[in-house]
This record gives sequence, structure tokens and C-alpha cells, in this order.
Amino acid sequence: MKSCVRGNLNSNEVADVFKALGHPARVTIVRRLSDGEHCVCELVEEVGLGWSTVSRHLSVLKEAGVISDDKRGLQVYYSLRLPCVTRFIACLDDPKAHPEWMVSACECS
Amino acid sequence: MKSCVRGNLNSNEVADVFKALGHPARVTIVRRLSDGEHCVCELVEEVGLGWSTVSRHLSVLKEAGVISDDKRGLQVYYSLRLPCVTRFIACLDDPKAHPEWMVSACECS
DNA sequence: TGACAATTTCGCAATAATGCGAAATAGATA
DNA sequence: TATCTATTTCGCATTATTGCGAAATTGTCA
Repeated sequence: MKSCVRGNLNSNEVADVFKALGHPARVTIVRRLSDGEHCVCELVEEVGLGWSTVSRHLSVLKEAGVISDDKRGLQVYYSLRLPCVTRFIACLDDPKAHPEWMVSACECS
Repeated sequence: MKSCVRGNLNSNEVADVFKALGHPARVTIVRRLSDGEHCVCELVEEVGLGWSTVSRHLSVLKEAGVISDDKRGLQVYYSLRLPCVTRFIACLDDPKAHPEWMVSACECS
């Protein structure tokens, strides 16, 4: 079995994912997306910042591979690409009791 | 069962943990600590930056609750407080096959 | 085609993070 | 007590991130 210490990604690549998640607005976005896809308009409302600002936060998350977008008609729908993010946040929220960590192997896609 | 969307921590607090992990040097440190505690001297060598810089990276991680320190004699030993960080990085490394995600509920302490 | 709606890109000013060397601490040892 | 060793704190210059409004894009619909 492979060690967790050194994997396929170097520290720069891993740090980019963490960095992308390291902003309150982006955490809010990711949390919201954990229950399914949402359009930008809904996320703007949830985050409480300007459209251009939220748009850039979304592009940071997308660039890091955390979320993906799907343009349908006038609207762009974003969804979470890394379910393990949700599970990790759940662990931070309540380190003791989190059976959802046992649900399955990581299904990041 | 509690939803993952809103937990005990607000987005600021969650973002602080991600922000602490969002730097290549700090990812290197955390990866190294996933096999047990190490003194600063070993981490300085691994990271390849100056002592004062590594020391500040360590304080950022400690401040965020990701690692803890233990001073014994002249040396300070750091260790990981959030094993789920290791599991999350493992997920990023190889999203498909990671049975260690099933090992147990999160044992963050 | 022309007007509208949802979203992104751009440029800018303000703020935060980074890395370094020098100086400060704190424990061990002579 | 004086000194050595491991580590942290401080001050500084450089670079990155943030949020905003204005302008640009892109798809829809009359």
C-alpha cells in the first residue's frame, strides 16, 4: 500500500487546492455546493459580495479543480468536483463523531 | 444526522485551516509529520528554507490547530493534530483508490 | 437586428503573506 | 556564571490577494 506522505502531487499542487479553499467566501461557496449545483446568482446572494468578486472566487476554485462549471442558457451552474472537501470540512466541524467519513472510499471525480 | 453544509465552525474558521495549509512549505511540513513527530531541525532540512521562515510557517499551522508542539530539552517537537488532513491529501493524490478513507471515523483530536 | 440578462474580465487601491537576517529567548552544559 | 545550541520574534522590502465598479462577453428573445 502506498504511503500518504508522498503522493502523485507535489507540495505546490496540493497547496494550490488548500489555497483555493482558504478564503471565507470560497468556503461558503463550497459548503453551498455540497448539496448540489447552483447558479452564480444564488451563490452571490449567499456570499454577500459583488458579482465580479464572487465570479473571481469561483474562477479560483475552478482553476484549482475544486469545482466545475456548466453553462446552460443564460446561467452558469457550478458544482463540487471533490466530495472529499465536504467530508474534510465535516471533520473540522466535529472531529469526534462523523460517520460520513466511513461512507465510502473517496469518490473525487 | 447532521448536514455537512453548516457545521459548528463558520466559514472564517474553516478558511483559516485551509489558509494555514495553503503554502507549499506548510504542505511539506504536514506531509512529513504524517509519519510522526519531528523536531524543527528536521523540518528545516526537509523544507529548504531559513530557520526563521520555517519557524513562522510552524506557528501558522499551530495557530490554526493543525499541529501541536512539545518542547523537550533544547528541541521542540511538532506533531499533526488533524489526521484527516493526511487523508484529505491522500484523496487529492489519488482520487480513485484510497481505502484508507474507510479506515475509521475522523480521529482528529 | 436590437435590447436585455447573467456572468466574466480589467484596472486600481488597499491589505495580507512571504522570506530574510539580526536580535532575543530559553534550556543544557562546562 | 559564561557559553553554546535550538528556536522564535522582529523589522523590512517584495510580492500576492482582495473587493470594487466599469466595461466587455455571451446567450436569449422580441
